[in-house]
Amino acid sequence: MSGEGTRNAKVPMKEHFGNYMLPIKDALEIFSGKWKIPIITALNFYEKCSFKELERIVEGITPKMLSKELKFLEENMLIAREVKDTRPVTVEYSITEYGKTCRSVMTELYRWGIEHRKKFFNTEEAETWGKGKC
Amino acid sequence: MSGEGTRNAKVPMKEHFGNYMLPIKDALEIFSGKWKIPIITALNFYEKCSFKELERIVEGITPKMLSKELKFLEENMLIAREVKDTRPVTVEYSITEYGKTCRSVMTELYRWGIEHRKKFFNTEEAETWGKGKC
DNA sequence: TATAGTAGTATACTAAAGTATAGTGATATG
DNA sequence: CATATCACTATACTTTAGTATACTACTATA
Repeated sequence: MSGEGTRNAKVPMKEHFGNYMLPIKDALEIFSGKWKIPIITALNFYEKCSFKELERIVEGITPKMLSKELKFLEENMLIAREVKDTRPVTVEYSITEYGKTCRSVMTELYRWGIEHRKKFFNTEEAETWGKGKC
Repeated sequence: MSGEGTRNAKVPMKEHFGNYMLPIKDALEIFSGKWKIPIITALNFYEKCSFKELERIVEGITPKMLSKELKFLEENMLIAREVKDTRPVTVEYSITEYGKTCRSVMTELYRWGIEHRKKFFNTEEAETWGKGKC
């Protein structure tokens, strides 16, 4: 990255930058919006959850949004949905192996968020949990 | 993370999860939307850019959105704005030291996006640039 | 029989995000 | 003098994201 950042380099930078942005844009499509990352994070944390549990864990989400985002995440193979033969019927949402690959992204966001919090709120409170491992 | 993911642990999980989500939500507030990450990535790549250059580099952005997002990023100290005494006047936007800390996040998104692309489009094309270093 | 819990869906709405298009005021260039 | 570049701003609009509220169908429990 550093040193390549001038516009007079031999190879057109725009091409390099485009190549770099392309997968980032792919990732953003998956993670965009208010709820996808919280849901993925929750399922990475708890491994398995029912619909109602997710409704409680992901604070503030409405059933409509939860339902919609779960469908999206299932289509993208990040989570799995299994209807359990219980009474009343429960549905188990679980993180897939593929979904677990998101952990590296969440961890980076977590680390960055910790530092941001230190910088802007001048507090280390948030550091009490996890220390960015996970 | 693994092994702690049961709801029967001694300490209420919700509290743990909340502590984990808090900085992630902080980070999401900064990175949310269609344009912030592309702009930050561009300035991390080129180090310095004028308004017009950014308009060209960040493909598809309108001057209104660019202006709005640049203001936001400046307020959050990720970028700096300097009016140059040239004719016509140019404005130099540059990444700050703090803005450079975002690179770890972008790099993770890049890596994840590469793998996602492999999985979903079955192509390794995107791997031609950078190999996730940067 | 009333109440509560399961997993959602339906409808209507608001608010935010983003787009499209044009224009400003300064200065320089042909 | 006409045109172009710079850094934006203004206005109006559309689209999407998200909210609020109510409801369905099923089963269990008091």
